[in-house]
Amino acid sequence: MTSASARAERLDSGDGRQHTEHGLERKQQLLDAAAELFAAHGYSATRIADICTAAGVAKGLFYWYFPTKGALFAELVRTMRLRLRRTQGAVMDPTTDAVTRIADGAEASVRFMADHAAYFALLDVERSDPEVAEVLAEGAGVYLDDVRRLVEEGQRAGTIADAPSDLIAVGVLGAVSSFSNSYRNGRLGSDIAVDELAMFVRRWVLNALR
Amino acid sequence: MTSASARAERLDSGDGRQHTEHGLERKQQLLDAAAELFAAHGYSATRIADICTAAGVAKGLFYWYFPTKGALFAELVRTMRLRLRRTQGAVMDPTTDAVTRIADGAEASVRFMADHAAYFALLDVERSDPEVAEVLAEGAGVYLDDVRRLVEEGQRAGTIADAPSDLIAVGVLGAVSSFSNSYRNGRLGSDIAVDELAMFVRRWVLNALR
DNA sequence: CTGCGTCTTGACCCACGGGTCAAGTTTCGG
DNA sequence: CCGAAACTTGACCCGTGGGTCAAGACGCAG
Repeated sequence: MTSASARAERLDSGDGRQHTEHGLERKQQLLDAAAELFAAHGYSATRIADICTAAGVAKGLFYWYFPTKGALFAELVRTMRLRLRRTQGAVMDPTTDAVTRIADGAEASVRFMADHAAYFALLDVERSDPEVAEVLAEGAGVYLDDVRRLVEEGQRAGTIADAPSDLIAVGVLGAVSSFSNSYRNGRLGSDIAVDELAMFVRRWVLNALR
Repeated sequence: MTSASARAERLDSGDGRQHTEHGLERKQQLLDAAAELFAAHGYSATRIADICTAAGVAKGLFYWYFPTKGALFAELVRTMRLRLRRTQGAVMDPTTDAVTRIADGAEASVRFMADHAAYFALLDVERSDPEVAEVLAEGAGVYLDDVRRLVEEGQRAGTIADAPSDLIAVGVLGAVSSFSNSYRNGRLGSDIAVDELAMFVRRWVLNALR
């Protein structure tokens, strides 16, 4: 253990560094500022100096909290991924059948992505940085596994068509992201409501599964 | 008109500049080299100097043929788009019904994307450059319009479910790109054959339309 | 008060790579 | 052979922006 007499206020954030409560707040300020700037101008167009200016701190301080720009991005992505999964978990009633759970999850995801449009715009905008590419691929894999498991459960119960489960899973995830992306980019005309879209995707997914 | 006595061999490539036949070949060498490098290492990781080295010419020559790096990319994208559309056009028999045409187009697109995987890998890898972002968005719009028109035709004929045509179009395009992307990224396991995938997507699309 | 670790600053460094340029060379028509 | 325009070269320029650093401020425990 690191110094048995560690100060009470000192918090270990997982990586090596020790941050005080104030330090964690500062870190969050940087994350918030970065999220906003990334959303507005994209990842690579946002300079570290910009993030610091927006957060009202000197540039050098950035490196007190993050080793690289990509690390901050990764933290942002992982946090949002956690939130999305929690949201999905909240609506997916484990006592119902797999088909319903998939549809519920898809619908909730569409709503979530519409709510956090600015953030999700980031995800299909930057993979040049290998650090960034990795965390993104990691996310794709997680969701694919989730859905595939559910599909297989449905197939055992006979409620989902018999076809390679990974193909079906890709189809479901692809639908959610395609519709969400198009909605976000305004390719669907601004007149459509989120509710309408979410319901449409639900029906689309249900139709695909049977 | 630009010099009525223009040389016979002088070819106008659309932009202001006049290229000789040899010039066009050289330009193509650069395009080919760039395509290969982009596919291997990504857009931004490929330096102009790399492209020139690969093509066996000095760096300065690049700017004789292209105003910027993004312009070369745009030309690459537009060329490939043209090829894809031609491929689609070849399989979509105008005498058949809209549903069949959509399914044929989707199937052909999946095959085409699998054939040119290295190239298509580029498309979801780089939008930081605004020049790049524009040409990509332009492409998305074109395909969406194409499919939407077909969907509306099918709806008039009563062979496609009655729902907003742009939503259905997004779903179809999303399916094609999702499955193609997953296949390319190896998320579908390397054992699946292109034929298998193409047929699956065809059925998926047909199921979605009815 | 002292010492230590956290926190903060802003000037500085410098590799990188896109883009420029002046000086050629080649080609071809007149 | 002359001139013009296409073509080719490689050294050079320089903005950009990620990352470093030495110095100092702050806060707290002992």
